[in-house]
Amino acid sequence: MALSEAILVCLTDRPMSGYDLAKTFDASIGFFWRASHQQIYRELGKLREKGFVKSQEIAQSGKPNRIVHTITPAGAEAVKVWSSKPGRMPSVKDELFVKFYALGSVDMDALKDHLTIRIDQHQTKLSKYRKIQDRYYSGEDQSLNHAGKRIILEMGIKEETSRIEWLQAAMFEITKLEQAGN
Amino acid sequence: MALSEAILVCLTDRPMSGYDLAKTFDASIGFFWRASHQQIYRELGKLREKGFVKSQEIAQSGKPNRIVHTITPAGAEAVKVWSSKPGRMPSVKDELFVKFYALGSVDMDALKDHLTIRIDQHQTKLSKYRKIQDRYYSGEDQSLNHAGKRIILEMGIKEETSRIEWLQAAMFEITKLEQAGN
DNA sequence: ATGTCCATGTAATCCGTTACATGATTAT
DNA sequence: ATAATCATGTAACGGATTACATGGACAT
Repeated sequence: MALSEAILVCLTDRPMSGYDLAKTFDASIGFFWRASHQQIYRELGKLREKGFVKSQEIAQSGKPNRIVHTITPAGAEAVKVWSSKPGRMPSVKDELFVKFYALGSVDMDALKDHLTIRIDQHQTKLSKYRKIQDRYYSGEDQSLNHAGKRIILEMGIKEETSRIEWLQAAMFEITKLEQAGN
Repeated sequence: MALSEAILVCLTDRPMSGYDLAKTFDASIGFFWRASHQQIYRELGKLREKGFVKSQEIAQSGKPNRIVHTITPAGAEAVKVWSSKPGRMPSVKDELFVKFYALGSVDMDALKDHLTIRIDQHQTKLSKYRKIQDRYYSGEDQSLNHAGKRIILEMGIKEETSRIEWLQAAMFEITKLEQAGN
């Protein structure tokens, strides 16, 4: 499990509330490890029990109070231990492939629509990545943390670019099949 | 949820036992939708309750009896309904990215080892795909089901090829970072 | 002797999703 | 007025993983 580690890794950058973490998972680290705010709050409870974070309520006026979580030395140690062990292969789960597997039992027009939607979604992701790259990762910051984030953005951009290409190739192929079937 | 549909899709090709399905998920459709035998047996129970499959025990001597599951017309209908609805984006979950996100708190040598392992794993997958392609998908079968499987193999090959490329690029970049840090 | 293949499943735990719940502030 | 943002969580359910369990056949 790496949700707890993903949270600890975020807290290494700076102390954050559950709400901050949820936004971070929505905007940056979540591009590579998705999690909802419910998961995050539950996991924060576990991390507190294990002593990997300590939590402090900060009074605010006009807004609900924030509970800010800080990583402890034990938490930092847990990150080190986790990071030295090889992870598992990402688990594959893509309905589109399953639909292609069943091409004979599927409505072709619907499948083409779904392909178009998917291509769009990947293009949206890609342009988000590119915007972030231009804004934050084209400068001269040389810290390791900055470099790591720059590298995953580059990986993400390559991944999405390649996906768009092969999804378009698949679209071309089923269009060809349809014409041959007439 | 598409595990139930992935199973129904397999049973569209031919009736199978839970064991056969588990092997199929280990070898072909499972490249694109992973599932363990425990999940499959549980799901078969649900599918039987819903009337989407009917199950028949076949006596064998010397081996445990097989329970062979056949898709029903209601099951085929369920596949059609599912296939006409757009699926959701595949959920992203890759520990390697998380480790890069935390590049400053991670042991570099371990990370390089993990990268090497991952590159190996993707190369193994890729050569599996290529072997299957040569053996079964280089001929002249023109049926839709065959074409669908040929297309997902092509997509899988492109996906794995691109992954290997960007993982190697990432390896190159962290090696460069290390040298700059000396 | 040891291990792998065939073939079925149960039990416990953990992870992920959906829905529910509250309530003030600020922007349109 | 209406909606979005800030900020926290609980509850219920369903999916995924890991471990446990059985037992004969056959190969090394």
